[in-house]
Amino acid sequence: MKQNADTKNRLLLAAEEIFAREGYRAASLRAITAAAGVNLAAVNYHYGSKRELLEAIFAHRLEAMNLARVHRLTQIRETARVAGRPPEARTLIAAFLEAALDDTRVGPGERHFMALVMRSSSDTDHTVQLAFTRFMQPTFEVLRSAMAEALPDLPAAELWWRLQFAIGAMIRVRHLALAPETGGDSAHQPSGTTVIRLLTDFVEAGLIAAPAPSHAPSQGETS
Amino acid sequence: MKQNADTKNRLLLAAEEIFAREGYRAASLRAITAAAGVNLAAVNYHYGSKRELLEAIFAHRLEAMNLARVHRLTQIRETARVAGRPPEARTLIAAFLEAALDDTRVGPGERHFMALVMRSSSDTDHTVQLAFTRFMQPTFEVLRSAMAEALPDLPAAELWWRLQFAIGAMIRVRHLALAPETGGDSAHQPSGTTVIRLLTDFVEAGLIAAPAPSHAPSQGETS
DNA sequence: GTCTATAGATTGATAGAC
DNA sequence: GTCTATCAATCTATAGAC
Repeated sequence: MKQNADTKNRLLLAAEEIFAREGYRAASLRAITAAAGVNLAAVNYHYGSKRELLEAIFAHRLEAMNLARVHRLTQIRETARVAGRPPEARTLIAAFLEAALDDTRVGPGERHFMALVMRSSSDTDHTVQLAFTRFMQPTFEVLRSAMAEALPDLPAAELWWRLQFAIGAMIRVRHLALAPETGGDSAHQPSGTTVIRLLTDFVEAGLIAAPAPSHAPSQGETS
Repeated sequence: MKQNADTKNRLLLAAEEIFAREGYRAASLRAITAAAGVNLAAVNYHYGSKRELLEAIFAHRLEAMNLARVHRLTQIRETARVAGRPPEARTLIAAFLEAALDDTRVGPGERHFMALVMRSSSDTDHTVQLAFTRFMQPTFEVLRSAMAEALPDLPAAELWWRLQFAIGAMIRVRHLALAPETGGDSAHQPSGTTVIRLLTDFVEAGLIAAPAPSHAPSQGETS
């Protein structure tokens, strides 16, 4: 009975590491239970199935991390509101990117989870996509609405896409960190915080760029 | 000797569509052969293995598409060189993004292949990563060196990362197109060419942003 | 709660008839 | 070259002893 929590938790930690490294589909329950040092049958006993194990991982980390991120964004918003000015786009995007990419801010367990979140964001497996969307969407919505305050002149559809571009760039950073050989050249490895700064510069410039209408529109396909 | 080419080619076309949609690992040879309308054993007869089938797909499309992209980038470079000015960053990135995202520019067969390339770029399977890197790296290198001419003041490491950010944003567009439910909201679906324009605006702004070291004012690199 | 053993399904790959 | 039939490996999940 006491061993319950221990085994159940070791399983959770091992699973988020292996899911993150190999992907949901490629990760076998045998590899997970072996890494956790528990019996193969323990997964189904404690969680019911492989899918429910994945969902339990998301549910476990969701509250602490997501609420922290939302809290920080809300805080930035409030500070700006009492100062009578809109929040700054750079401050918002920096907070978001650091929360997602800066491993020094989170514990070692959460590090594996962040890698899992990034990997899941581009996973084509339906099970992963559903779990991920349920997890990420509320946070994205908070970022989107705060950024809409910071950039009031940007049309909503354009803001939505630019944030997706930013998320894509963020995911790419995680992907390169997990699979350096994909980048082709391993010479470009500055510290993590340096990359975050480079990414923040890049994304900020893209977000605050003048809305598209400035140059000749090819077609009137607007929304 | 006669049915050979037909079966072998139908297999190739069906495989790149299913690999693109379900991922290399999740795609079974049974699903591929069924879609191609050929026998299960045909894969191993014509290609030897599932891995070699994937590699054959890359090798098949590589030449035509990659050379076309390289040719276009080289053309832009040459035009700028004879005019005695550096190529424009926007022209280069627009050519690269359009070649990767504009389905109207390629045949229906190549459309599936482009989706496969995008999907493979973030696949964690080692087999996929190796095949993809071998395919993409030469093209990336041409883009990188051309962009280095367009942005001579940008440090090499910073340019490398900014191009990776751009590629991440590009991949995200493909991913959202393949799995709209991940975006959460399906209301943001302008035409493909409009998204390409939005992405080009975003990436251009990020690429030409002032280098990070100091919060330096604008750099006068164009014209 | 943890273990062994195995069911039941699916996979990539192959042998051999035609 | 194409087919049927099947092997051997792998997987998730479960039953039952302890």
